[in-house]
Amino acid sequence: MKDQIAVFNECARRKGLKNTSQRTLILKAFLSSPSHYSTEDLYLKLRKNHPKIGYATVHRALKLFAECGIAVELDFGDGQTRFEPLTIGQHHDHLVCTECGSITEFSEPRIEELQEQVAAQHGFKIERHRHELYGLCSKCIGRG
Amino acid sequence: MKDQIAVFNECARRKGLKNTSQRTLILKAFLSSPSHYSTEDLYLKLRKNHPKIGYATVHRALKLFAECGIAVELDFGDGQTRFEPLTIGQHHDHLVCTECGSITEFSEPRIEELQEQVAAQHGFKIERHRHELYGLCSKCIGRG
DNA sequence: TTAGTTTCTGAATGTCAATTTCAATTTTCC
DNA sequence: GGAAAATTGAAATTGACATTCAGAAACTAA
Ligand SMILES: [Mn+2]
Ligand SMILES: [Mn+2]
Ligand SMILES: [Zn+2]
Ligand SMILES: [Zn+2]
Repeated sequence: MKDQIAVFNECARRKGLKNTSQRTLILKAFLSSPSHYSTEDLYLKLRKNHPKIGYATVHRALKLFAECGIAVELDFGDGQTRFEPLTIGQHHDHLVCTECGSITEFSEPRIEELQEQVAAQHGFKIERHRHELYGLCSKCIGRG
Repeated sequence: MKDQIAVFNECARRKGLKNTSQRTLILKAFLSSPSHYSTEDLYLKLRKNHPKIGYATVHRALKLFAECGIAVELDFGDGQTRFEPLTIGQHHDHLVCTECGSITEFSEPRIEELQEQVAAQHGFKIERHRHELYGLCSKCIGRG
């Protein structure tokens, strides 16, 4: 979190960006929760205490965070791009519940390793990947 | 292919759909190629020989094929949904080249197995999944 | 501080694929 | 053949994302 703010400040400096109260506000709100926010989500959350904030400002800030490497863009196929804080060296993938929308994280080094082997077999160089399991979370199985 | 037409016909019958030349045409064009078509792609291809076909008709047909289980919807994050014929029991995932857009298929049972284990550990029931590797294909590495 | 320059903000507008509308057409079934 | 139901395709709409632009705010160097 401190790290992420430092990384962002350095990135902003390099880009010649100015410090604004809005961006600081959005950054803190974004980092203060491990959630997987859409622009809409974060905009609505911020608007409760800061009714003047604009949707476009939130959107631009999230894209900027991704550019600066402190956020990752996620797409779970529901038509809304989501963002999550990137914890350096802490890659993970997701379990997405199709019933309640809850998101759980997982990390499986053996899958990552096999993935590399598959790519190597095809002479393919992986830049990034996406691995999502869709289905019912334990709560929703119980309710079924 | 014969199987897929039979599956579709049964699905259409159950839904009380009528037979139309357009849908037959779209179905044949769709099944006759292993490509990963967007609506736009298939529409443009069909229009060469059938200038009167409508974009909406192609789009509705592709969605219908997916509903009937003979097509899968794919999203490689380029803003266009793609469709590919579903070969029963022949699941595969994809390598997507970020340079030339080429799509290669892969299948790795050990990954599928580990995936199931991960889900089981979380009490999660997988309905479907998505596993895509983005990066440079062998051709594009050569050109790099 | 102050004037000058650059960036930022947010309401409005534009973009683009996906989806819907609707009047005319086609299919299906008596 | 004729009525009822589904289909078609051009056009309009939707919804998320992206951009525009005029006024506001932040920096910079006297
Ligand atoms: Mn996550
Ligand atoms: Mn494929
Ligand atoms: Zn759930
Ligand atoms: Zn390539």
